[in-house]
Amino acid sequence: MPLPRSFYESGPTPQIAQALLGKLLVHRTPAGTVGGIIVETEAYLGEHDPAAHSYRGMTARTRSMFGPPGHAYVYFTYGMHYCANVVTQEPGIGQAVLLRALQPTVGLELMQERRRTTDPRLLTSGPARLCQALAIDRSQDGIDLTVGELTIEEHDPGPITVVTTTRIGISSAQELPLRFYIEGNRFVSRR
DNA sequence: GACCAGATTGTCT
DNA sequence: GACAATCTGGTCA
Repeated sequence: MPLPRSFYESGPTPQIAQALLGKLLVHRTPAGTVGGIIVETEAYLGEHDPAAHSYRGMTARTRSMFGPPGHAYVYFTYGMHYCANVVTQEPGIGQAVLLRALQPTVGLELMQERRRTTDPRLLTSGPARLCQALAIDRSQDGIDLTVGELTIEEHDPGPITVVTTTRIGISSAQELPLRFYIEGNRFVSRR
């Protein structure tokens, strides 16, 4: 069962980023179904957050970040990589959670083909890696994650401990504690 | 293991 | 024209 839309506006975005840990991201494509357990996330806080793409208001690129909660915001960066976010809060707020790493569980073989490696640690341990493994690109930008081909499913990971750290790869607001990961999980992109 | 350069293009100033 | 919410493959140790 996909998480309901209400999940994505059930509290402050950093809290939702933590609550997404242990849930299951699944992409059903004609070639097969692939997915994994979310083990690492980051929160981006719109107009309150200089590191957020939405900080300076809506543009053509960031349109979906201001859209309804529970939808995807997928962007292209560094000339070759895609990264996937989940929109939170009501429309117009511009907040989202970046999905940074998965523990691959569904469709291992297809992910290995797409990633050109069999090393499970290199399959989905990074925001651009997981997009390549799951075949996520700009054609998934703005789509609803509560129904359809790409969804986040309810899942019980058992007891987990969440570690909070600073975010990776940004040049402003570097000190904010908005990155979250599952303690001890080997598929986290870096400690 | 750590560190570093190169890849490659959409987006905004 | 500068830069980017990154990854890879190289070097050196």
